[in-house]
Amino acid sequence: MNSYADYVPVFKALSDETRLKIIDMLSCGEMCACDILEKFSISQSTLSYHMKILTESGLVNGVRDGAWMRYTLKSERTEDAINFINYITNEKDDCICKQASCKVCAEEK
Amino acid sequence: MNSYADYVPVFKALSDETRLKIIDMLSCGEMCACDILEKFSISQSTLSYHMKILTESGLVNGVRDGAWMRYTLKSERTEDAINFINYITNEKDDCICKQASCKVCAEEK
DNA sequence: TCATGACATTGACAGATGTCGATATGCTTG
DNA sequence: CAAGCATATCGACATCTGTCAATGTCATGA
Repeated sequence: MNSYADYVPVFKALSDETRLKIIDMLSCGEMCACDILEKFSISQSTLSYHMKILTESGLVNGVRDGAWMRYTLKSERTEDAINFINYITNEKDDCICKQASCKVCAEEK
Repeated sequence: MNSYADYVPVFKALSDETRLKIIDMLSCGEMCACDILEKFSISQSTLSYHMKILTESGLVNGVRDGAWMRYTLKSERTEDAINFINYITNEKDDCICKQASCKVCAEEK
């Protein structure tokens, strides 16, 4: 996880109200798809779609348990996202705008 | 800022590699649109589109200074986004899954 | 005031996204 | 093995997104 593009899928996953609610639900612990589905007025196929987005982003982990899928949050990844926001929004020595190719900084100096 | 939907535009704004780079650039301080444009190989109208997404999300502040637009990061909003991620990804007493309507929790209890 | 530079808006378009019903897959249990 | 439940995938569709060239608006300076 070191390029901007690596985080785009994470923020895309966070860019939907339904998925934000699913993440919130998982904060209390493991849940299976059918339990999550009960809380929403969406179709089963739509939920499956959202769970795919969430697991592919790395924010959520899904493991099969017999006929069920058990989902949990991956806290390493959520913390990673937070660290990334912190990183890009705070001044740093190796900032993109301080590179040799940056005319802007050269002028400022 | 207290509903899930309030944060959707913030994460949408973060869901694009170009915009992530623009935010990173602004971390060192104020920049005007023409300076930002120099760093990318996109058209001026596309940059204008991205700056609109960023300012409407509240992550970036844009003020007109004569013919220029001067952009800065709004750290309250970026911190707000971080707090929100932290909030939804960590267990809490008033969790959505602990509400009376939640069958899942009732069963667990 | 008129030409120019900085930025915004518009219209067009290809591709991505979110949704559903229908169908497929896979597990469990009788 | 057959039926049934849990989940995934598919096809269709409307809407949203990111991009550009062209054009509009607004401020500056000769």
